[in-house]
Amino acid sequence: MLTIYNSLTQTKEEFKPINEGKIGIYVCGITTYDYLHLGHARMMVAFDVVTRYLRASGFEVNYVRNITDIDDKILNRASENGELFSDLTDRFIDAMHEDEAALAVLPPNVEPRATGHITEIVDMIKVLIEKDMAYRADNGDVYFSVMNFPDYGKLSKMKMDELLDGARIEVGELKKDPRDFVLWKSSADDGVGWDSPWGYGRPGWHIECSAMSNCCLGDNFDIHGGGSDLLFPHHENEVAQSEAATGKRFANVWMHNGPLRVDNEKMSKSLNNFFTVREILADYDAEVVRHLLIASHYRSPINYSEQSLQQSTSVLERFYNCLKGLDIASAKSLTNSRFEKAFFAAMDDDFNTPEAISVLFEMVKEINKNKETDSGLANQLGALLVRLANLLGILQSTPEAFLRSNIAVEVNEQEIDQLIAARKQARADKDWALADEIRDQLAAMKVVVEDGADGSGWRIER
RNA sequence: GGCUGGAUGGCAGAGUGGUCAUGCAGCGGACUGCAACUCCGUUAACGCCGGUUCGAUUCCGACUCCAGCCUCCA
Repeated sequence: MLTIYNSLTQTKEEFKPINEGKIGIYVCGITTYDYLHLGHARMMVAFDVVTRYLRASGFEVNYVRNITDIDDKILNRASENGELFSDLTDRFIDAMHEDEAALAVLPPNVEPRATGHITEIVDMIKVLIEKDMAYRADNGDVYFSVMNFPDYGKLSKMKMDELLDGARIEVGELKKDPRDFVLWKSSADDGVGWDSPWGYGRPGWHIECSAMSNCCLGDNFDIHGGGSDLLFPHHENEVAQSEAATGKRFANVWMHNGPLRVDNEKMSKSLNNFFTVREILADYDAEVVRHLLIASHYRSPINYSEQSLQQSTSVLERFYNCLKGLDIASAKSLTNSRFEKAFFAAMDDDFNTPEAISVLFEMVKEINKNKETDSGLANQLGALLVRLANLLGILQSTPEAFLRSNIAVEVNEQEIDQLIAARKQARADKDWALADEIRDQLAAMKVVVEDGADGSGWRIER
């Protein structure tokens, strides 16, 4: 039985899709004006694991993740660069796709862009105005009228009146109520914008997601996800806009992934303490980064450090060392394995990846024990290990490729082979001094020699 | 100030009303020419104070500390 923690009810609930066997999921993507940082990667990996697992559980998943490609930050950055905003967003969307692919994040089924849905956005605002849930201010801005939506606060648990007291809510003279938020912003005549019944302008951030989720998944859908930092006000506003417009329940389940921290503070653009995905991938294997992101539960914070990357490296080395020498391709598939059951039980419990990974380690131990005595079983378990790990998006490489490469080290296989051969001869001659000298030489090249019954293997030190 | 979540062994990180997390590191063995890999064994934890209970790290309450949101943010 699959259970998911629902932020709306603040409990783990048994998951039941609206339409049997099918799941619609909408996740707030990113605003594309810079490279992906590790916090973005966490969100993408978290929901990649969710969708992979839901599919493995037999559901047909329609995964929608939007792109905010019109926003004041984008416009400001483009103007700083002296380029068209669409050139800027196109460039960073391409970069995002590259980074995602490196991290083995599968593309969503649909990736709607805000600028591609202006019609739907305008239509939704029209409906809200008709229903007296929104109003046009004198300057052409359109605001959502929070006062007219009594359920406001039900997702974030913020109290309507306490929001009023909040010292930091801006009080614009254009707004009727300080809690109101913008749906449509008027643009200067020579600025970026679209024509609308309220004048030339551009959409507010919150309405984009309401319009795009509605367009792709309908009024009511199964799961809405995003970073925990979006819960208020973004997701609260989405609920208000969508439910006010349609009169129906919006998302059934709300999932929020935890933050990525650096020195115990959230990694974010505004704190300027972020590491981009590409700079980390210059030093670490993508699978190592991916492991780091799934080694903690998706709702918990992760504290990023060099040390945590080192730990993830050790973990992957252990996995790949285990797979080394196994014949997985021709292994008969193992059915009804207790390991598989335990793995699925862990994942069924609100996608408990750390526990699922601990099951994989138990398999590693079992495989290593059986390698010599029962290679058939070891191969079968190895195949299962890879299949389960793949559901988490790890162990997608081969032991040779993983263990014999390191982004930070240049590998000259020919030279290594020659030295290994020379050392083999020295060992045959029982010239231990020479053999050790060659091993030191290899070590200087970051090559670790491993002597086995059938010759010496090697791997690259990380 | 309001809302939300957290505090687990040297580190990372699950979980549970009584009996094993798991990984890294450590310790003792096996294997090895010596190592590495691997195997066997092993040490060690539940913020603080009360309460409920035969028994609490796990449930309840107070306290301390930490983080997120309340302003753009995954």
